[in-house]
Order: sequence, then structure tokens, then C-alpha cells
Amino acid sequence: MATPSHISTASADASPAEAPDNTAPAFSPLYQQIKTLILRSLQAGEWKPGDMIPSEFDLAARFRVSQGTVRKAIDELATDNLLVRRQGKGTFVATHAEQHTQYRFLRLLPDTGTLQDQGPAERRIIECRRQRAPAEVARQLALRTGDAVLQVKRVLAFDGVPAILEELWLPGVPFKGLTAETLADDKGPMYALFETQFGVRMVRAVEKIKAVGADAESAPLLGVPAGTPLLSVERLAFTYNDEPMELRRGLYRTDARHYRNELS
Amino acid sequence: MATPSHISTASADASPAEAPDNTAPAFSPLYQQIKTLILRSLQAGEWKPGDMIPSEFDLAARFRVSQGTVRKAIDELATDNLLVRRQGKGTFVATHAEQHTQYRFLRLLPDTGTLQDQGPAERRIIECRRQRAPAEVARQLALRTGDAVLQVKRVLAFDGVPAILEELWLPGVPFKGLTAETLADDKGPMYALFETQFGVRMVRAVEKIKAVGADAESAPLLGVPAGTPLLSVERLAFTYNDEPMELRRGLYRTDARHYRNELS
DNA sequence: CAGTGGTCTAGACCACACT
DNA sequence: GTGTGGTCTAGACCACTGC
Repeated sequence: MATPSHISTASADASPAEAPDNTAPAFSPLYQQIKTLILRSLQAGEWKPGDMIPSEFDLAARFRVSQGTVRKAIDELATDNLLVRRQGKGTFVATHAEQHTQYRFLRLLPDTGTLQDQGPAERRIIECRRQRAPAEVARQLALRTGDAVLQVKRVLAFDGVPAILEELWLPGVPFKGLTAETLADDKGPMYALFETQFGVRMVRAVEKIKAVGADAESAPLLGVPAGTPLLSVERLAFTYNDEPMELRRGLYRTDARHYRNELS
Repeated sequence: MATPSHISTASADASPAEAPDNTAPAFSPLYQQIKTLILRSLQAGEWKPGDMIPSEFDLAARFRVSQGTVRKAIDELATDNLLVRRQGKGTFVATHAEQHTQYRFLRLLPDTGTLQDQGPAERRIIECRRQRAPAEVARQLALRTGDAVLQVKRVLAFDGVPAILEELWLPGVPFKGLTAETLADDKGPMYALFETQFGVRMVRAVEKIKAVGADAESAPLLGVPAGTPLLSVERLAFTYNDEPMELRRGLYRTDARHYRNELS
């Protein structure tokens, strides 16, 4: 591979007397460029969550680089949890619909007992309505104030005991057609529903956690006295290319559960 | 490299009529074995935090594998934050003493303003004494109940306002000689002190987070009324090879700060 | 300049899954 | 068996650092 067409090094061979370009080298390794191209295909929906993408050799031929270079690109996408490799089978677009990855973003675990031998979460939709985005919500979702958003409010319970009260804001355009029924009828992770119904895949998220006291509105919904300390978890979730797609504020009861985090 | 001496594939060529070894394949790729060997050298203190380790070619010669294989081993150790690569210079043993990595395990950030343009944390040691390990502490630190442990209690404040009250338990043997003075005299991260004074490097940690109300003892130390919701952060930290080396319970004020977490 | 890590390639072979 | 990802090697060249 002498010089694939998509390579563009900043310092061109020609015109060395040009303005010396103080800005940035803008050099990026081939495998990074390949990574970007694959990402673009993911974003464009060329391969959907759960799909198998072409083999490393096919992609190498398509992008006109060696298989090893594609491999390195896929390696990074796999460690970012965007792709999943399965030896002997192929490489697949990651999805929230699988058993294994199902509750990847839910960090609230029971204090005792095994991880998820509790019954599945019982969901109760309290509210689901179209609305104009408040300033703060709009800012975080990269919308304009007043743009259409969906507001959802629900309670999650385990074995009949409420554990989580959460409120979600979703941008109106990509989630057009989402209703309380859609949510209520669905079983399985909400992020899996987003994938299949709206083609929106959540890739990463940032959470801000605080301790707060239950207010008069939340307390009865969670079945605790007002003032009970709760975890406030504010999450901003992103799709491909760091596009914010969901703002969520959860109140977690932590009397029998805890938020688990790994540091490294 | 036909067959380096340290390779040991489970299914040997000889004696195919042997007992078929139901247990496990026990196969591990060469680069994993190299990773283990490097890890062993780190653990043995052959290279200390901050040191430069031998070049990839030197290690390749030493382990009698190709440079690419060493590279892959180092790659993984680097993504685990055990090693740090510096182009043109070498590969170094990671340390908590650097500016960049300084507060890697502290996730409490101010709600407003830039990350750490607040003054450095002010530390106040409240207690530091040798003690016999209570059952629960012993269990988590993989000691026996009654073994010697060090118990430390301190308050961290920013700009004069207390933010964190924490209590630490450290195994007595590796931390022999740790006193309140050692801690008080030191400036800089505690984990850096552990490295230089005791040769203990913290590599990863697990935290369990709950919301609790300030009790009568903690409230005045943090300057809040009793009952104020606080984040309870229980951390178990490990050195190389997943040896637990510190148990820490922190109470965080989150009225002007939040615990930040990234999900992916 | 020499020494280090970083990238890219090409080919061989292994392990696994399906058919 | 065929096709997939996984490992290992060897060599070439690039980019950065410091003498």
C-alpha cells in the first residue's frame, strides 16, 4: 500500500515555501483513519446493532490497507465497546439487547446475594409527554431552548420494592413516535428499544452523583419518608460521535443496594 | 522463535493416550505469558514506580520472543495503567506521583469552575493508630481477625471548607512505621507516599457508593448539620495481582461537588 | 546522531464455528 | 472443509527525544 487515497498528511510534499501551518500537524495514523471510516458506516446505519460486519480481509480490501491495519482499528472499536469480536464467527455491532451487555449502564447492585438473582425490574411509567425543552435540558442535549423533547418519568422496583425513580428527556426528532404504550409494552432494556425502534444506539455516558434528601414528591413514589438520603444520578448519554441523546436524572434508594464503580 | 522454553501448551504432542485432562485447556497466548512475566518483575520491585523499563527489543531478547509480542504485552499493561509509554523516551512504571495521574482515584469534582483550579486539598489527620483488625476489615483485606492494622482518620478541605471525611485501614505488615507525622509532613497524594515509603503501588480499586445521613460524630467534622445527606464511598484498593491493600470509607459532602463517573 | 516507541505490511499458522 | 478471528514473526520505515 503505497499511498491510499484517503491519507492526507498535513505537510504536503509540494510547496515547502508555503505558509508553515502553525496550527497542528494533523497527522493521524492509518488505522485511526480506518477507525473513523468504520465509525462513519456505523453511524450511517450501514451495519445495525447485532449485525455482523465484513471480515477483516474484506474491509482491508475495501479500504486498500493491510489486514493488520484493519485489525488494529477494530481492536480499538472493540475495546470501546462499539464492536464485539467472536472468534470463528465474525465481528458484530454491539447492542444493548444481549443478555451479557444488558444492564451495562445500570450500576445499582443489591448489597447481598449474587449480582442479578433478584427478579427482573418491574417498570411503571408515571408520565410520558411531549414538551418544550427547558434551557438547561436544551443546553445539555445540544438543542435550542423550546425545541421539542420527550419527558418520561418512571419507577423501577425489584421484588415489589421501589428502588429507582427516574426522569428522562429525549430529543423529540429522533424519538418521534415514542409513547407511554411503547415503553409499557416493552420488556427488556430501554436502550435496546431505542436501538430497534429508533435506530439510536447509546455508546457512552457521563454521570454526576450527589447525595440528596427525598422531597415531598419523590418520597411516596419510592416508598420512603421525606428526607431519606438518596443517590441523585444525573446521566448524559451519547450515541456515535459524542452526540448527546438522553438526559436522565435518577433517584436511587441505597438502603439495600449500592452503586458500584471500578477505578483503574 | 520455534518454541520458547516458557511455553507450555496443555495438549502435549507426546502420549495422546494419556488421561485426557478434563480440567482446562490452560492455553494462553505467548503475549499473555510475557505480560505475566513483566508483571512479576513489577511485583518483585525489579523496576520501581517512575523507573524506565528495558526497551521492547531488550525485553524481546530476554524473553526470547519477537519485539511485536512484547509490544502487545506492554500495550495491555499500558491500557491497564500499570505502565506508561513515552514516545522517543521509553516505557515507564506508572506512579501516583505525577501531576497528570495525581488524583486518578479521586472522583469528587467541584460543580462549577474548572476541574482543579481550586486550591490543593488541605489535610487534617484526626487519628492514626495501630489496632487489631475487626472481622469485617480483616475479611476485606484478606487478613485474619485480630491481625495488626493501621487505622487512619482524616478530613480533606478545599478553600477552608471541609469536603471529605475518611477512615482508612491498612495492613500492618507492609505499612510498618507509618505514623501520623509521616502523613502530616507529606504533601502530595497519599498513594504517592505509599509508593516511595512502603513500596506499595495501588493499581485499581472498587467502590461501593451509598447515600447516608450525617451522624452526630461526622457532622461537626464536615461542618454540616446532623442528618445532611452525604455520599458514603467505601473503597477497596489493590496492588499488583489483586492483593487488597487498603480499605477506605469516605463521607463526601456533595452540596458544592459531585462524584463524576464515566460509563462505557 | 543513535535510541526509543509507533505504524504498516505480509505471511504463516492456530483456534474456533458452522455446515 | 471453509471461513472467521487470534497469534506470532520479521522487517521496513516514521516520529520523537536527547546527546
